[in-house]
Amino acid sequence: MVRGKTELKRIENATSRQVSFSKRRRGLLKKAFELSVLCDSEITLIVFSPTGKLYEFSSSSCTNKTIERYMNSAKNLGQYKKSSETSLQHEKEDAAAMSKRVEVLEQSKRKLLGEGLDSCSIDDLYQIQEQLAISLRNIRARKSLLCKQQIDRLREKEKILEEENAELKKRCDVQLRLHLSEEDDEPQRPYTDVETRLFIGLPETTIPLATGRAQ
Amino acid sequence: MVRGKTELKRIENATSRQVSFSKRRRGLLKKAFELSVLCDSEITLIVFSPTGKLYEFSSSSCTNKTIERYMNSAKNLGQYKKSSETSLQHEKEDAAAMSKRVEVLEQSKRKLLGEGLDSCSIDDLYQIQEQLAISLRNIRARKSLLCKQQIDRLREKEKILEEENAELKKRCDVQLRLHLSEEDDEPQRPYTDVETRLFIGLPETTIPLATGRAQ
DNA sequence: AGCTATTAATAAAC
DNA sequence: TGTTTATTAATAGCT
Repeated sequence: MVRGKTELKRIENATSRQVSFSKRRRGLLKKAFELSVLCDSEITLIVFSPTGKLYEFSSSSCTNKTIERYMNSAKNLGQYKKSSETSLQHEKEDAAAMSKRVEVLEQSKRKLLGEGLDSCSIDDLYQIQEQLAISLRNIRARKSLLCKQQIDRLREKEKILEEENAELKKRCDVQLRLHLSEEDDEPQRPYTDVETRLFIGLPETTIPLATGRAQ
Repeated sequence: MVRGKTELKRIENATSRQVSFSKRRRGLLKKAFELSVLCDSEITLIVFSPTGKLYEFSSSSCTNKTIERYMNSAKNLGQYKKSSETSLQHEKEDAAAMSKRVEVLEQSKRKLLGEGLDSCSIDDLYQIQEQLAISLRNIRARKSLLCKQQIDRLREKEKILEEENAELKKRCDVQLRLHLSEEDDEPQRPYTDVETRLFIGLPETTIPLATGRAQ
C-alpha cells in the first residue's frame, strides 16, 4: 500500500476500486508468475472481479491439472472431498451395483427362456420347470379371464343390438302402415315426397345402421 | 526483485530458492488477500512448493466454491470441461440407461413369472405362453439329457462293480480252498491266523464295500 | 492510460 | 527460520 496507506478494507469509491483492482491484479499475476519461475513451484491463481470477470494464472499448462492435484492433496488430508468427486464415486458404485443386477436379471431371464441351462443341476431345472408351470397357469387363467370378459361384452352388445333391431322393426311396421293409409287419402301431395321416400326406405336401412354400430 | 536484480529464471542455489520461496509465497498470499479485501473480489491461490507441500489462500470460505465457480466459467466459455464433470455426466447417463434396462428386464421377467399380466393383451399373453412352452420344452430336454447321462453313468458303474464283484468272489473261492488245504497240512501255525481270518471274511464284506462306493 | 511520490517487497547477509 | 538492510517493485492518487 502506498501514498496514504490505505486501510485494509473494501475501497468504497467504485472507480478507485476498479482502478486498484486492475493494477493490483496485474501485480498479483506477475508475482505469481515470478514465484513459479524463480522457485520452480506449481501455482494456480484464480481471480473473479467484482463484476464476475475471470482472470487466471497457472504455471502448469492447464489450470485444471493443478486443481486436480489440489483436490487430491486436500482429499488426502481428509479436509475436503469435492462434491463432484463424491458424487462421481456414488454414481460409479450405483452403476456397478446396477450392472451386477442387470447381469443377474439377464441370467435369470435366460433360464426362464430355456437358454443357458448348461450350468443348471437337475434340481435347478426342476425348480425352473415348476416356476414355468405356475407362470403358464397364471397366463392361461388371465387369458381365460380376458376371453370370458370379451365374450360377456359381446353378448351384452348382441343383446342390445337385438333389442334395437326389434324396436326399429316395430317402428318401421307402424310407419309403413301409416304411410300406406296416408297415400290412399291424398296421392297429390306437392314435392314433400322426398321425405316420404326416405320413410319408405327405412325398413331396409336399419340393418346396415345396426351392423355399422356393432363393428 | 531487489538487490542484484535477480534474473527471471529458476534460482539454482537450492537454499536461496527455498528462502525465496518462503518469502515470496508469504508476499503473494498477502497480496492476494489484500486484493480480495480492497477490491471485493473472489480469489483462490494454490501453491505447491517444489517439495510438493501445499499452500493456499481463498477469499471465499471454501476454496472448492471458487474452483466450482471457475469450472462453470471455464465450461461456459467452452474452453475447458473438467474431466470429472464429464465423467460424472457419463456415469449418470450410464446409470440412467442401466436403470431403464433393469426396469425393462424386471418387467419382462415378471411376465415370464406370470405376474403383472394386467397390462397384457390377449396377443401378448399368447406370445408369452408360446415362449414359456418353448422354455419348458428346452428344460425338459435338458433334464431328460441329464437323466440319461446319469443313468448311463450309473449303468457303467454298475457294470464295473459287478465285474469287480465277480473277480473278488473268484479270488475268495480260490483263497478259501487254498486255506482249507493248508489247515489240513499244518493246523499248529503260530498267530498268523489273523490275516487268514480276514481272507475268510471277504466274500461277505464285498457287498457293503461295493454299494458304499456307488453312492 | 501515464506519472510520481511513497510504501511494500524482498535479496543478501547474518 | 527471523532480523536487518539496501534496493527495487508496486501502486494510490493524480492527471
